Amino acid sequence: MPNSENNGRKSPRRVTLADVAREVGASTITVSRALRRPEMVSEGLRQRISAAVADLGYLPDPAARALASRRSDVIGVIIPSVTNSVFADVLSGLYDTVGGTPYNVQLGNTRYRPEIEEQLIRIFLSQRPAGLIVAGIDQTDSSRRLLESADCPVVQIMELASDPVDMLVGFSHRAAARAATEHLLDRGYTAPTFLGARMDPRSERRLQGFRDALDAVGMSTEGRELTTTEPSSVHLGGALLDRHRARAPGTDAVFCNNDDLALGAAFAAQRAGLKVGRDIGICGFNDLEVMAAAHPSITSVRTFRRQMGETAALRVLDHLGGKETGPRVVDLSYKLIPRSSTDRGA
Amino acid sequence: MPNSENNGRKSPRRVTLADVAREVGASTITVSRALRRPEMVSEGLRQRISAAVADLGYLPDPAARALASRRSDVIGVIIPSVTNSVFADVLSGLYDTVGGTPYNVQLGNTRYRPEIEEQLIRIFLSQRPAGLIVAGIDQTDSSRRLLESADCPVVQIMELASDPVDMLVGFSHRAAARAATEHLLDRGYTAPTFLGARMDPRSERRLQGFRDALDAVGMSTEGRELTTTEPSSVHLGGALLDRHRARAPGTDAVFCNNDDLALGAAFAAQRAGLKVGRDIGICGFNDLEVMAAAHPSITSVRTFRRQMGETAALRVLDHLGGKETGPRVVDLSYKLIPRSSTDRGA
DNA sequence: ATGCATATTGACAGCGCTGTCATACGTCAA
DNA sequence: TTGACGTATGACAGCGCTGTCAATATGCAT
Repeated sequence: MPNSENNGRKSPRRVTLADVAREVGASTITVSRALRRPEMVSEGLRQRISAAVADLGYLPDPAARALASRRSDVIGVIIPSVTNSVFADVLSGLYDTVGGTPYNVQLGNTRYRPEIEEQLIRIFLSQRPAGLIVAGIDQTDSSRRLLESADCPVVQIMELASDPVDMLVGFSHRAAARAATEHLLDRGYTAPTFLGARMDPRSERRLQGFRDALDAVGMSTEGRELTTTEPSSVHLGGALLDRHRARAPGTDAVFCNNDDLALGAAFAAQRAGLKVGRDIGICGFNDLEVMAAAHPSITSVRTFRRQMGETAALRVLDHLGGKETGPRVVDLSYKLIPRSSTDRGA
Repeated sequence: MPNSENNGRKSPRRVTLADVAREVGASTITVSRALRRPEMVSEGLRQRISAAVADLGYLPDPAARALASRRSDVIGVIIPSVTNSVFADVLSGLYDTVGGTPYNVQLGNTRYRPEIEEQLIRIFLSQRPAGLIVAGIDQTDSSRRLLESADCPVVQIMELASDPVDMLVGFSHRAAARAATEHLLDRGYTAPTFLGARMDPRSERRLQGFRDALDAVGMSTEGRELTTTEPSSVHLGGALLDRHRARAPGTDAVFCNNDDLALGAAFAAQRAGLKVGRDIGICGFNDLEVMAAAHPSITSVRTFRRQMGETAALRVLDHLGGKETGPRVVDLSYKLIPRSSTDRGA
């Protein structure tokens, strides 16, 4: 550790509530109140306490606080991946909203494994969290029971459902995917295929939306789905497109599980000498920033990921603040953004 | 909260060490030891304790533990951005390495603001963290003093320096950028420009490396740098290239601050009818996955971000485990990956 | 048998804070 | 004047765990 050279010198004793209390000639409990419920302490005392706090550099010990109050300042967040930029955006919204409050975000990473999710829920609950935010609605039965018995606000995010554990902020992946597929059909593509990787529950619902759209026009989905459990990547998008075109040369459009795949498909199409848009329609999902900047620009379904994080955090904070106003379920919807990659005339 | 319907029923009392102790007929301290230092407890007792723990579903209370031991299980991580995929990769390595240990990662997001970084350091220190990992070496003076006085292992990451606070895991941005620029010159480009956005301290060092390379061959950097403080994006990469080409039509290569800019530059070049590689050389930085998959593929400098997170976490864990073996400074280096975007003959 | 090191267990206090209940002191209507 | 009431403050215990020191048992050389 940094100061291991001066081992003899012990680290300075921490400044406690008692020190502040002594400084202003009040009791510790009064100082504690001045910090947490200022309105309960008289004007003059409160000011002297603030001064002493600043002066001594007092910082509350979260562990002691948690132990005494049986409530920690931790808002636990459980997501399946830290690298996936979709979750990165959600996190960004979360951190921005929780930053500046007395609460702290603590992240749990399930790596798409339900048993790890369950373990993380247990661990978080053992910390008596202020709130819990979990991605998805496909928890195991016992995870769900744990969440239901939690005595803190719980927000599920990313998806829509009629039976949330507590609160829910998300959108319908199925409807979004259906809209994207209908867009391909509207634009005159006659043989669309679903390209998917990783295939978590959300991806499965998108696939379902794709099927919905084909069903609605009486089109068979036979041979129009190519999915893999491999993690998604740009490279994989290209590989899937190549593989599918080899088997089904008639394919004139692909709806991709996510934008990485779509981008990869676009590169692969260009590499194969196809003109994206005219020869093959490509639609992604999420509308990452790169989709608009790409050449040609790539159609995608915009999702409001950052706002999802913000809203989820706000729902928790509102609950903690006693304002239980908002709705239990928030549908953030989605928005199709048509671009050159699905423009046959382009 | 989930169970607010059954308000009358109080949440089940938590299982404590005392419960386990009672169950096996031992004292709490012995149970505590069986959990933390199993070798100090006799075989038989230890097994009965494990059984009781599993049976009762005992989980230690981290707050009580932290309060009593004056040491929390938190490894604090301070980074400037959650969305930047560079840090996402580092984080992924961190989480993977810390997951499975009794420690917890807690993330602080400075949003590139030194005063927030300082505040975060203070807050983390007030938690008596098990360890601290901070991005960069450009802390304010008082931040640095705080870190130096911390009585936990501290690892600075992302960069190299001769005077780390404690430990350091990173690589030389300057050397990496110089190598990239030299590659452009080697490949026969005669008028390279540095394109940069955000320009944090690391980017400044990359710019310095660019200058080093030009200096070494007696080339002026005059008019060969276009930077902005705007946050980086793919779109911005294209905009910067367009802007620069309008002013300096002779430019035949760009070294971009990061891969997003490089990708955007590539798109913009194609849009302008240039053949990437032949008409304009493009080199990025970090070697994100998309660079290899792009069409044409884009040259970049590979950095070992995930490994940086893993190594930093390992250094902290080793320290905590008492093994103070490894070196204080780890240079993960970098690797230039030449691709089509800097191939004039392609 | 004696003394001493080692292994195993426990008693006790206290980490720094907050929940709860008690106290002191006005204020004001009756 | 009295007492009910609201406001401001404090005393006290205890949250669930661990550091420290003490106690006891065991083994072994003397």
